[in-house]
Amino acid sequence: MSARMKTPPPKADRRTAILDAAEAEFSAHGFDGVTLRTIAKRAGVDLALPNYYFGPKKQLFDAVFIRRAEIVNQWREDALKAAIEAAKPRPPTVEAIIRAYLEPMLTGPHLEDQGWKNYYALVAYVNNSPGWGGRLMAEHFDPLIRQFLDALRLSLPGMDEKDLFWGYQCFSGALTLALAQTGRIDHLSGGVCQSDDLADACEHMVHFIAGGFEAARRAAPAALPAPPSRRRSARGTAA
Amino acid sequence: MSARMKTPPPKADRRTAILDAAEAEFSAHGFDGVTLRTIAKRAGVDLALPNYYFGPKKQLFDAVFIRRAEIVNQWREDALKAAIEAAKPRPPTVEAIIRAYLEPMLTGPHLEDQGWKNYYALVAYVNNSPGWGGRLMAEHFDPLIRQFLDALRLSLPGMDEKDLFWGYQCFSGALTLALAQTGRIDHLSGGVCQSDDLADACEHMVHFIAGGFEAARRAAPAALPAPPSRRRSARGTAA
DNA sequence: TCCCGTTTTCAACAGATGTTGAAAAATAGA
DNA sequence: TCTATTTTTCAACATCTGTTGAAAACGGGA
Repeated sequence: MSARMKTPPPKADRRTAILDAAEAEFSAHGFDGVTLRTIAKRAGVDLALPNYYFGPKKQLFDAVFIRRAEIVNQWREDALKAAIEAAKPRPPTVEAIIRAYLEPMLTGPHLEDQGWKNYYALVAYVNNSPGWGGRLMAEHFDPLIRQFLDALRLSLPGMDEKDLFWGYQCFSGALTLALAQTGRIDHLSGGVCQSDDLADACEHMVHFIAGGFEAARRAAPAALPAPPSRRRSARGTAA
Repeated sequence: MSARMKTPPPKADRRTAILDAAEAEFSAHGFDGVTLRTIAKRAGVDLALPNYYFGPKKQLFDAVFIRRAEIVNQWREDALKAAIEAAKPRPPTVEAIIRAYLEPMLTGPHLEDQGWKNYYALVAYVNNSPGWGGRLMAEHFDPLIRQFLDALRLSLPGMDEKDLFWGYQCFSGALTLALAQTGRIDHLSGGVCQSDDLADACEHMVHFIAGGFEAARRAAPAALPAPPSRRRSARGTAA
């Protein structure tokens, strides 16, 4: 019996081994559901090493989150610019904008890397975590999101700001649940849909979300005078 | 200095005090981010009491999750039946179905109770948790969801099953993020939208989601022959 | 009053957790 | 080879975790 049972990653740096292991664990069990011992064991390194490289646990989590954020942001920014360029001199269609937002993430050869799928699940986890999760998201994704909102404004002339933001909230929620890959849609659909088939999710989302934005503009609850007969639900909106 | 610093809930049963405290803590920090000591302190009871009433921690979590599930399910089932009845003999509109799905949860006087808001955030947490979260959701919400899917099928004749399920996935994601009340939309919109104003979220979601379903049917990627000119994105769907 | 079942408290357990300091090993430069 | 720096290991710390058993307090019926 040799001292080290698992040979550490051949010669590669252990930093990325730690990041990969932490990414997989955090995305599956959340921040508090993971111990540094689990991460270290998975990475095949000593318990003290994560702390040596990244400092306390929270900073390791941040490092995992940040690592791929800039990459995917660059992809999406390029796609948006390309869509705008391709449609010139008119603004691109809503569908083209949604596509630029989704396709760089959800399609392409990088999805064969399980690390990317883990990362997406992690983003979903962060986006649904109140408080600190919001801060992380805002810091690293808001600038890009605002670019897309600007593009949508041009493609949806006359749309109310409130409708736009609530529409984005729907969009973001749909994307987040897709990124989480919880497997729930598999069970619900009896196998017709598979939550880890992100490309399939993308293709369907594009139509659904684009249609949602256009319908939200059509509804225009504040701009027009409300249509005379509006259906009222069984339970009223107030007592 | 008396022995008990905080007077325990006047005379009410401590069971619900524990459930309320656990609900608030779990919804804010997740299952692993919460300790029984925190819950007990918040409920103003002894550390050993949660275990006495509910057994181990996981069963306490389940009890919190189940407590309000049946209530909200009943609301929504009634609303769906009412919508179907009101539209007879024709199927209700897609918007009416979505409204029946959302309004009982997101509007009404029960939202003045912070406990309900906490519970919704908890549902969002569970729905985004891979593995065990899916099992909990399926066990307690799938029957109702299938009723709504059946209603949607009748209101969207000719819609492909895959489109329907992916559409529901978008819907569920949008709702989940709304329920999470992360405060992100507040920051992003500069205060125009408030994530804890669930009634406002509901009113906007109804139009967005209904439009999404109808657009998803219109797209009909498999059923109809594709319309002659379909925009193609910058990054192809494959390498 | 006593008695008995339920509820509540108390104290402690065995194990796990993040973090750290110091020693040891590896690495690179001269 | 010697030396200085970085990387890795080891062992331990103080604290926190879920859970439990036994004792105490409570409450109502005889």
